[in-house]
Amino acid sequence: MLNSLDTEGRPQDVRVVVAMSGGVDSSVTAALLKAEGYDVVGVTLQLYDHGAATHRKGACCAGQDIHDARRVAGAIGIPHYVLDYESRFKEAVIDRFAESYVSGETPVPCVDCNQAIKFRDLLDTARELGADVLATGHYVASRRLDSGGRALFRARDAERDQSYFLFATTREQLDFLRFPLGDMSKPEVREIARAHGLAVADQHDSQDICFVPTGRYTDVIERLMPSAADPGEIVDLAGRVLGRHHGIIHFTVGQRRGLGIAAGEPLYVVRLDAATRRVVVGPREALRTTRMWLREVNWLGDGEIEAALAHERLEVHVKVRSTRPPQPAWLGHGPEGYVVDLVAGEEGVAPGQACVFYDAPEGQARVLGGGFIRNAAAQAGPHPIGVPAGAEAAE
RNA sequence: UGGGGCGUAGCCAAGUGGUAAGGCAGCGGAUUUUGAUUCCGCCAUUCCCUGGUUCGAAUCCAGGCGCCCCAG
Repeated sequence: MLNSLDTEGRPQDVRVVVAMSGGVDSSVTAALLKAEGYDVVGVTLQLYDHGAATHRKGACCAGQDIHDARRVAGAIGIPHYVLDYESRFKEAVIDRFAESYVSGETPVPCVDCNQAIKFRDLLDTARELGADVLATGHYVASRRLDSGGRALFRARDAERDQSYFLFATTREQLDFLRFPLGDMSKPEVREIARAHGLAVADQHDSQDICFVPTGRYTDVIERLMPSAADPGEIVDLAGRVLGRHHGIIHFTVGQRRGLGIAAGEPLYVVRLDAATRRVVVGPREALRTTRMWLREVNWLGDGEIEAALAHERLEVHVKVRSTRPPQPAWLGHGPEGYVVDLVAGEEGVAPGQACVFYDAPEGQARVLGGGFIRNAAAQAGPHPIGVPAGAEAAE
């Protein structure tokens, strides 16, 4: 008989490390598991330190938040450790973030943080602490499969679903991870926080990039890499120079504001060319993207991805950003790697962002995996359904 | 210094006697555990200047100033 965490044994015999950020969600996660009788240990990572800036709303994992986590741990009666991960966080998340922008891409630091910090170093630390599982407050669900492994699913609360940021989670990590909030709504979580008398019950939700103290991510990049502010030209689709800019790091595909060019119609960033430092702009129609080439693809569906794509393209639903419902698409493998063709197209698809696969357009769809967008392009004309992606000419 | 045209917000632009549309850009906010998008709000007491006519002028008149085009 398995317990609520799908492990063997009575709760009191199961050690659970909870990653506590100091926010409502992870606090409730710890409180719930403790209330169930598990042997809960709270761990908070100090990821950076911006002094006074850590008081801003939306920050996590530094300064005040660490105190909040410690206070919650004390209130619910669990041991609590604070680990200094600043240098690892800087290398694995912040530096990569800056390098990505400088190379003309648009990074998703939250994915890096989960993969390089929380589900790697923290997970190892949890094992060293003798934990049977590592629990986090992410809004995502994981369920045990008959085969013995675990599968990842979208959160029940679609508005809160954080599966987009977790697509790179490996099967091995998944076996050790638990997400108790995956089937709860935010109001329910806050209610539980209040019921447990947690001081963080009404704390503001975190948002924006946690390690950006000023609210302007470009400040962080320019401090790390001064050359990032090198100016360049803003050109239209035909190559005509419309204006100048103060560094391509200020732009991302799909961006409208900040161009400073008064054309009759709104202009959007269509693509970035890091080599020439050119920002190419065009009308909104030019943003429509139907084909994406991926890299670092992680497969979480049944079996091996190669087997799934051996004979034909796979019908999937994909998200190219966290806040949109999965869109119908075809996943295939061509000569240049994995390719995704969007049936209806999406706008503002930027290299560096994640493309996450799901098995359904709505509900608690299973996360089949995903990859980082290497390149994206509009494709002329409709493509025949059912033809392996690799059979078509790429670009 | 002949002829014609024009001068309204940072840019484009409506308005031709009744009390300054709209778009773009910009700024602020909402939304958002990535970047964006989107949405909402703000943005000319004043129409190149100076006089005049009129109850009332961006609109009519006169004189300046500044641009542009054609012709020399």
